[in-house]
Amino acid sequence: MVPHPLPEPLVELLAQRFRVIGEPMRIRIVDALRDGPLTVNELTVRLGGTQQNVSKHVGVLAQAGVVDRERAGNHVRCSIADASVFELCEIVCGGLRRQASELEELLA
Amino acid sequence: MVPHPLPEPLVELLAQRFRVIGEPMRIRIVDALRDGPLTVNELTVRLGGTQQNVSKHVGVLAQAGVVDRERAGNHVRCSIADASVFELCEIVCGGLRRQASELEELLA
DNA sequence: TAGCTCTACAACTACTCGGTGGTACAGTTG
DNA sequence: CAACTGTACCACCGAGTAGTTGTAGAGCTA
Repeated sequence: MVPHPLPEPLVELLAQRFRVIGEPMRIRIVDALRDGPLTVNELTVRLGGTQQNVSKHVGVLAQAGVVDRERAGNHVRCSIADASVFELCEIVCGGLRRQASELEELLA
Repeated sequence: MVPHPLPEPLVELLAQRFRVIGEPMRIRIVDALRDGPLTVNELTVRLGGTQQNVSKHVGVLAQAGVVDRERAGNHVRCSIADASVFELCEIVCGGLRRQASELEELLA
């Protein structure tokens, strides 16, 4: 599927993408949008933190194509644009589970 | 599979994991190890850069459980410990492809 | 033993980036 | 029109970290 060895520009793109979802606040935003669109204000209230900070992170996620921003009157509705983020989290969690069980087995 | 909403500690773990593979040099290391173990020196020659820097990044990857380090005489053999990294790259590349095709369609 | 190679650690510099405060702009309400 | 709300942009500060230099230690070889 993916070329090997990876060409340098693709390496940069991959790294950038992983960096985007490598921030706790952004993971929380994506997780909050999992069961439906929310406005920036609703995200701010739900996740805590300042409106500026939430808006900034939503901007980063939008530029990366992870979320979608759409003006609705005075609000901005944020929604998931690329649901593969959840797959990524699933896979990483799987790896974490494997490590945990290996550690547990080692201590048994 | 994954709890929702994500508990805060898990969010931190996920973010940390994504950060680890969010560096171009570390992606190159993992990619180089794709078709077999290599020593730190071989990685240094193949990827360019200083031995110290490669060793440092290998250390980060090893601590995260992504690669394995094993002394073999005077060398250290590095190998992939968690092959799910490649899955992650595949998924991200899939997302990139989708975006590219959408952009192409938009311009058609 | 002496000398060489391979690896890892520590300290330093420079850069990136998350969080905050201030503010501008658009839309709504009175 | 004026006042308020929701959002985004800008500048700044501080923390984290990538890359470099220097060096120590371990293993091989003569």
